[in-house]
Amino acid sequence: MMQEQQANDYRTLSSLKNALLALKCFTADEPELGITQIAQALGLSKSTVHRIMTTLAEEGFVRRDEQTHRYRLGLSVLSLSGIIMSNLEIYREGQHLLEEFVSRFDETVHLAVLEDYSTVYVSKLECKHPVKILTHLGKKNPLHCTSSGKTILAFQSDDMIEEVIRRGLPQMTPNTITHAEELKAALENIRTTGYAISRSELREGVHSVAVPVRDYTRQVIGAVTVVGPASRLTDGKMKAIARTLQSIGKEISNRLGYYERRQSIGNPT
Amino acid sequence: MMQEQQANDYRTLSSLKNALLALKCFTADEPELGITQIAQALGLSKSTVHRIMTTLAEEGFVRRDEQTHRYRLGLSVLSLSGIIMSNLEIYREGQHLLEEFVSRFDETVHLAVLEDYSTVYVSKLECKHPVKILTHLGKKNPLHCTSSGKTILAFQSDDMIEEVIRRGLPQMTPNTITHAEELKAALENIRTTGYAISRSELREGVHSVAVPVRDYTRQVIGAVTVVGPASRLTDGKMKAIARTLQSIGKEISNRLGYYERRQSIGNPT
DNA sequence: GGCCGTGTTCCGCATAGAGAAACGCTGACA
DNA sequence: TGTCAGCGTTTCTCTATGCGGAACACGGCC
Repeated sequence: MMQEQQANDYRTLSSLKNALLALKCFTADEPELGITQIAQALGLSKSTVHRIMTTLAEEGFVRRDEQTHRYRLGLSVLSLSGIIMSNLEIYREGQHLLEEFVSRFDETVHLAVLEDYSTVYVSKLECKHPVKILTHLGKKNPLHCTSSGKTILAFQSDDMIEEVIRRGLPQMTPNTITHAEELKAALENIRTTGYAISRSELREGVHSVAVPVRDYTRQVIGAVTVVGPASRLTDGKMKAIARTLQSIGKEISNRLGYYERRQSIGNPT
Repeated sequence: MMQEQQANDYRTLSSLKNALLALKCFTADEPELGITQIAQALGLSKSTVHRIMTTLAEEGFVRRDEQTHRYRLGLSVLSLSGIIMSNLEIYREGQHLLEEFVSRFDETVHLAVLEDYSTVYVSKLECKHPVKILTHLGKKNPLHCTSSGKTILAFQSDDMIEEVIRRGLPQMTPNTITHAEELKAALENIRTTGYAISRSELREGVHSVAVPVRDYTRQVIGAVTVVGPASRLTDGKMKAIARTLQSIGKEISNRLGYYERRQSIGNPT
């Protein structure tokens, strides 16, 4: 016996945790879920999940479809994310610059930030091309196989880089960097050129370019990244885009309080 | 005695409910909250709120500031709203049309939907003017004093309209419609012209225009609305905008499966 | 240096929430 | 049209869970 639950922290609420995990069951591909489905996913009883969903529905975090009696996310979460966005500095400062970029290049551009050991898109502006890449706001991606991830990682501490390597570099496509040394070389290269590129490293046929964004502490906290089909994002095009992105990245960084040092690279104080 | 709590429904989780209410304490104006602040707002003990926040933080729904030990919303909610948006039909279908509008008129445009007895912004595209109106994604507004609210309400059932009146028409500015008859006349006018206008009815100096959006059931489920300072949104300008909005509204409605009837207004079946 | 005011931890008791199982619906199938 | 399997919902019972009060630790301010 004992508690079968995982290490029953006295400081957390298991019922709340279950509810949050239930919310996380919803994905872009599966936006509508039934009780049983969620119960199985979480290993909980149907009645428990039912109570969770009823409560979530009461507060507008999910919506019960009157026909199918299945659930989808509700508008309360929209409201919360609106609050985040209007207070996330990098978002506020970046938005217009990204809009300008899209109207000039007509390629989809994102703003990504570091969260734990992933990148998270905090802003996305779509191009008008019919060929779309499936990403969305809040989408998490690994650090080692995306241009935004590599850009951010390149400027983190050695400890952080080692930790990422220790956690493993899963192979997503034949192009994914899976060896530590190869990754380190790539990061070194990013530090010198100031931008990162991914050619089908996360998904076959999807290329991307990214540049770092720094805040007033001079730390790299995010990246501006353009993602698109390999057919459009050729090496030449990506280089051209990289130049523009670099000036956008610098502008956003400046607005976040970053000021460029005169010379003296790698000289603290 | 008895339970002091409100009617202790056997089917809801009070701890979860408290957590959801805690999340809702965060607003655009107050994006960073302390334990005590939340505890007071909800009438709960500090220990309870602390446990709630710890759990929320573990799942990334809030973030604990290491310096101040206060909390702000986390990126997990962004992720959820990204999922909603990529699956909310009205959002998907409307986005590009709104972008086009902004690039032509350079005024901020929103997509609003009906939720309970409020409108909720599910999309917002900002203009580049320095004078901004403070709204954000997920922002709720009353039905009787916004152009989007009145547009939507105009096409709801009489029961719904009566219920809105019964719930009261709070005066927000000197211009707010506060009398039932006046509101009904305004709604009638909206039904004939096909668009609604608000001149400082919600906030002094803020004007707006809106048109309805219908889905395949022919019900009005939302509105496209332009919001801006009175100085720019003159009567003449609003009329011009209304015309464009109407074609956008129709286009979105069509994409949601609405097809226009030949003649026969108000003739069901 | 004592004083608020935080956020955090501890603890014991009552109740809120977990699961098993019964219920009622709806849609598939023959 | 009858049967059945699957769903979401409800009920019930028991105990682990999560509640509040109080103690603790920090930190900024007169």
